[in-house]
Amino acid sequence: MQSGCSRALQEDFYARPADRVARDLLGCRLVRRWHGVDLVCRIVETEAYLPGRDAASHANRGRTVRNAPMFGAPGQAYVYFIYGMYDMLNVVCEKPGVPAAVLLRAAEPLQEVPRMQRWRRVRHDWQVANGPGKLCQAMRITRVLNTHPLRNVPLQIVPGKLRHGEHVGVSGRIGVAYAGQDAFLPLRFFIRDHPHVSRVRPAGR
DNA sequence: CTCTCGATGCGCT
DNA sequence: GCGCATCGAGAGA
Repeated sequence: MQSGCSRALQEDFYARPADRVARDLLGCRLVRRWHGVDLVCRIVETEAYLPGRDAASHANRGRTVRNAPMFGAPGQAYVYFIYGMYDMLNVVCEKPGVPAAVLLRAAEPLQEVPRMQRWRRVRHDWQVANGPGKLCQAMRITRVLNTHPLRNVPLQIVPGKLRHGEHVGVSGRIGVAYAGQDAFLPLRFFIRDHPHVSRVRPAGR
């Protein structure tokens, strides 16, 4: 049983360079089935983490227990825990053995918005998922979903497009100053002027 | 508006 | 033991 009317994205979508996937995920929908209800958000901000010498990538020093999903099948979730209290949702890209991923940084809530507002204890819908930690809180995404294939319930990504008049912005990645020059690579993608994009400023502005 | 700081668990050196 | 792909509260301007 699929959520909504369209079918979830399949492996071939993800088995590509992460910066392409990151760009193409803008406008797609994240569908989280939780106790029989579908929480739905539209992706408005992403970041790509590349294989090879990307100093910001968790995989850049080789394979470990934590980053192992990045080396696995494309289209699976890589969910990790950070700062003692937040989960981050990534989608694995490239073919197996090539560690790459896209971090989902922000989304616009579409369905079950009041419920997610309550969970997040916020007043406005733009506060529900305008950051990677907030997105996971709003959609009840934790490490339990690490390695989950995103074509299946209870967490799927369904194709979507930019609306008329929406344009893609590109910038350096956020919160990775430790990566030196790599923080400035144009690997953050977002819908320009969209109210649900995170408010943190990117490296170099 | 801007800036600083504490929370809090765990992966990695 | 250090520092992290964060967030929100609080202080000051």
